[in-house]
Amino acid sequence: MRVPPTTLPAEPTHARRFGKARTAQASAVLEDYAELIADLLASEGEARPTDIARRLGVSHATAIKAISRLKREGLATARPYRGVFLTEAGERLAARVRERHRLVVDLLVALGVPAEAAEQDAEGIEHHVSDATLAAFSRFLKAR
Amino acid sequence: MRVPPTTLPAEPTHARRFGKARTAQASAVLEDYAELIADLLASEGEARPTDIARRLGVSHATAIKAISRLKREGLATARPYRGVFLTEAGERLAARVRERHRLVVDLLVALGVPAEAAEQDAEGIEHHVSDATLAAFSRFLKAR
DNA sequence: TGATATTTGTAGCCTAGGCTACATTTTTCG
DNA sequence: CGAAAAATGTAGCCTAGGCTACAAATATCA
Repeated sequence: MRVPPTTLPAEPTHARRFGKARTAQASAVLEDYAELIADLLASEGEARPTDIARRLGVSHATAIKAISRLKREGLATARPYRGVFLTEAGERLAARVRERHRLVVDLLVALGVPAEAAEQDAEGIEHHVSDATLAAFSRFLKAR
Repeated sequence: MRVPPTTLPAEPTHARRFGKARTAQASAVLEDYAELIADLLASEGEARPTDIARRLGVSHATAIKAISRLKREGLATARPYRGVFLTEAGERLAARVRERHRLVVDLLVALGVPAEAAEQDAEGIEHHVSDATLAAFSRFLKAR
């Protein structure tokens, strides 16, 4: 059964949506790293690759490669054997990620999701929440 | 400032959550493909790699490689130049993904997210929603 | 039919994000 | 101090998911 191509829209219907989702996810890991580094700097006074790796459950080699990407993106700096630091851009990113994470968790909990599952799901969900959706979450939480 | 390692928990605090999110995302793309193939089979009677690629906004080579992964995972079959078909497992996956997608979109809309943004965000969010969270979404939608 | 279009498939390259294994540097402590 | 332990960095390998370029098969139509 061969259908003439005209029955399929020339404009890629899903493309815009899917494309967005893909590239968004590319930076998801860096967002996690930035957030964790900020946490460690606040709570421990320093963020060492080994601690970062342990907290994320990856090998230290993996963490170091990710840190290299952070540096390349201008989000972090590091002095060998002296830990990792965030640039201003990195701090801003971390703050935004933390705030967004909190909001997503709060929303899930408000909807009746058990705290444990809420934390876990938020980790994956938060990277795909647009500003519009975030605003809606915020309004909903305030309104109730 | 070197802090004794004992101040950091031996158990990787974030590891469980992050690890889950990562491997979950590995199958996200295959879920998208399965859903789209089911759509095409229903609406067009066949699912050809070229149409799949156009709808997803990727090159046909990329689509073909993803289809190979689907076959390897036992989710799809394909006869050269005769399109792609879903196995029973593939059909089940597609049905689950479609249902989940609808639920996520409905929830976002119910929370006041504009339809356009809801569709877009759902594409990324849906792959990270656990059964517990899905159930909560469902309850919330019914209750209002 | 036969030339042209389209579709499909293959090959090779890239980056991200994982890993292990090994080498090096720094810190700790007897 | 100097040896052992810990942390760091490097090299090399893997898969997923993208891409372009080229080759081959199939459809279309003059």
